[in-house]
Amino acid sequence: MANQKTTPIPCRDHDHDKCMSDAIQRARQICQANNARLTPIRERVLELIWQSHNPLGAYDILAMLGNDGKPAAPPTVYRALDFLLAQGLVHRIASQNAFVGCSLSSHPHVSQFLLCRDCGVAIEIEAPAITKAIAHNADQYGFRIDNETIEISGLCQCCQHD
Amino acid sequence: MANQKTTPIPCRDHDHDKCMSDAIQRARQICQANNARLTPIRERVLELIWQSHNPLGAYDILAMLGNDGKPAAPPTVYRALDFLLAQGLVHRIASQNAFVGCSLSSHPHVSQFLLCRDCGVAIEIEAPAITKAIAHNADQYGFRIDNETIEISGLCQCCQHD
DNA sequence: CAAAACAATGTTATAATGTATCAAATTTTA
DNA sequence: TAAAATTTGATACATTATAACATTGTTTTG
Repeated sequence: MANQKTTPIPCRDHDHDKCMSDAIQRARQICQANNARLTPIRERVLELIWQSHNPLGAYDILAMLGNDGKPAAPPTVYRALDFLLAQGLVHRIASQNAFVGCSLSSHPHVSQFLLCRDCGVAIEIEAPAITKAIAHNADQYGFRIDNETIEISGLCQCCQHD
Repeated sequence: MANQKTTPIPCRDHDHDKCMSDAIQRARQICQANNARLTPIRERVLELIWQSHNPLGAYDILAMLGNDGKPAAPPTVYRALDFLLAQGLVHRIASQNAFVGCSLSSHPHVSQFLLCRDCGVAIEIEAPAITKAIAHNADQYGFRIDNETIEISGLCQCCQHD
């Protein structure tokens, strides 16, 4: 077991242009299905968020929007983010006050991330074992779960130069 | 299995005066052991945090400190909080920008909470199964864990008036 | 199509949370 | 006790987020 191969980090060494355009494509489908309007501003914010796999602060997005043409005000960004969060297209990383594109928007899931403190990458994981362990524990307390914030910070494989 | 009894929520219907004084007592011991100085301000902030099991915002603490005597400035509170966090005496609840007393300060553990969205209670849990599932998953990605933020929000047993 | 209703955006101001910096006071160490 | 280190005070400011209301755009309905 010592030499077991690890799962490659999915958001490293990949065709990010495709990754990003797929995400936008998925977003369009989801919004259409939900009868929600992915307006130009909202789509632009989503694009900006998807420029990398690193969570982006609202004011970073704001500044980037400003570069486009005329400067925007905070509510513009926060409203777009609220929309994208409601549609499950982005996640909020509470420990960083930042936002990152959802890699699993096509199906229901809870928010679970590995966050590298060095390169900043946010790896969205889907770990039924974690979800199950949490559900079991909540059950013991008679606690009814609405929402989960699972943010594991540390060093991703690429950033462990011991 | 349908009628299984749930674990009572430990921070409900308990002698909170004792709960709180125990926490302060524990804090004194830990600080002494760590050769860290639990100064009057720091102890006062810890007391204020322990007035309930609900996470408290830094500015709430600030206002309470102000009621004591002369008003304090934000850095006073944030410095005390930094100290208490470093000593493992309080936890930060990232999803609420708030702070709560640590119920498990006597031994090493990660931060795992059930957070009631109705009454606001923060139930600190210790679930090896969750920790293990997370460790296993991180391993798969070759990710080295530093820190975990596990915040489960929902309704505690007392607040489920279906 | 026109008007009404609704949804989205613009704009201004402000609230809430958190930090940088340097000076003064206190405690510890030598 | 003097020097060094730590803690606290105080001021200013940075960052993150929202309230409120006007305007524009889109959809619905008569």
